[in-house]
Amino acid sequence: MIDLRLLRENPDLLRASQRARGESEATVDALLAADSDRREAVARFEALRAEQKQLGKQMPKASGAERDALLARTKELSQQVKEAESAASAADEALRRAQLAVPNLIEEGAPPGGEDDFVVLREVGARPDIANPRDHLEIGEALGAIDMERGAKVSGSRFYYLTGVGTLLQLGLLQLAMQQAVEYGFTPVIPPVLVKPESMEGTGFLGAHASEVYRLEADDLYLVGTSEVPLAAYHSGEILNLDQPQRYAGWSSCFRREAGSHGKDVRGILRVHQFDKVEMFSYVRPEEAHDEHQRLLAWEEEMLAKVEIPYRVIDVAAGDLGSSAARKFDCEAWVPSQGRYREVTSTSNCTTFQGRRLNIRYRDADGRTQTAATLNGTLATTRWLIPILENHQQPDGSVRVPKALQPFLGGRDVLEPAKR
RNA sequence: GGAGGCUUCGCCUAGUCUGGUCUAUGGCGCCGCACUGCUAAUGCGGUUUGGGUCUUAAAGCCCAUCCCGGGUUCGAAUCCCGGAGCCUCCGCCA
Repeated sequence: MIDLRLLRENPDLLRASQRARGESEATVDALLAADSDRREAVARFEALRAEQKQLGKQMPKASGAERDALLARTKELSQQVKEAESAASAADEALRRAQLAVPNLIEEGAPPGGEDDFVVLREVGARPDIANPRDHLEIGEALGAIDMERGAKVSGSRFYYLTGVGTLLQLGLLQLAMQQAVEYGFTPVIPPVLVKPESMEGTGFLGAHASEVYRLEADDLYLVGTSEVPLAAYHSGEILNLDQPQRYAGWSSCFRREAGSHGKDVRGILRVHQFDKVEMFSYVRPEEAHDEHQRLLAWEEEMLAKVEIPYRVIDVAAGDLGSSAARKFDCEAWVPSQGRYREVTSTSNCTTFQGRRLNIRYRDADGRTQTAATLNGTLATTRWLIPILENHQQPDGSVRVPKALQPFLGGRDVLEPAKR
């Protein structure tokens, strides 16, 4: 949700942001109109209500003809107040809808344009020189690590089993991520993955992404697509102490319907309905958000370095940001079998957009309540197994284990294909 | 699944039966001031949150807010209906 004060004072800033996103400026003007409509309606209701209360106070003291006259007037007022009140709450609701229609103001510096207009900030690590690289599924099946066939048998397409070293690799990877997060002062969290509609709504996932989300109709609950949802809703409606950033690292399974991506990335575990993830989430003062975003990105890169995979960092273009983000950086790992980079992390600065929706505040130096800024970033996911397996494959069919993961695989530095 | 109880401005709490003087009581905590030559005691004042209006800004004034949503009434913390959360007991399943 956009700050209405900012909107009134500087609507052109928002119009420019909409242009950079390739979206309509008309929603900004609709919001301006809804805002002034609401204030008008509220003022009318409050004036009537004040009179009603004033007269109500005289009632117990009045008697006889005076009382009858009062009664006549207040009865009339009562009706008007009711009407004005429902007009005001209708205007309120209209304002809320208009506000939900406007995406976050982009951060200065975010590249304008659409999906393909990202800017590559840097490439890190040497791409391995592998002749005829096998893809992660071929490798994973040989190692007895990934079983797509049985996943499909039991649950359908885009489901899989991790088995043997696949299971150990994932648990190790996530544990490594959790260890790093704790080391930097994050509070480790295992959140609920089923959430109420308002939690889903508050994080902005029921807008354009609604068809991506699993819903349990019988219980009116949603399966989260990322622990960002329960981590953001965690402090909803609260006033936090943000003298220091509050940082949480959530470990959870994530569920995505992948509606509309039929036929895309169908092989292996690149695009699946269920996976696991460690996600960083920060609550900070707005003036801290930009720096915190850089820190989250640095922590993501530190993890990528630990698993020794080459990657690049991209500055995602405005039109590809999603409604909550003001700026977004993705890390894309090199995938030898595809000969290209694929997204493995994503960190967004949501500024106060999410905080306003979820009513998350803090006290500033003057003791006034202000809306908190929120940020999130990926520290590890199931998808990371792809670049790990592919970049570390050896000509003999074995896979080298990055040093940082070796303790989680019984100290092994190489994974050998399973004997059959 | 069944029965009952509870939910008040950070925490605890009065008020709900018997609707208006609730502009919500008191304690704790916190903040400020005063006093005392000493991290104490005492006194005084302040201390929910959101919105509107005015203003350079602040103050002021006004409205809402007693778990949430409806209803009754001239008027609801208080009465009625629906819902949520917590607790206790019973049943059932682990």
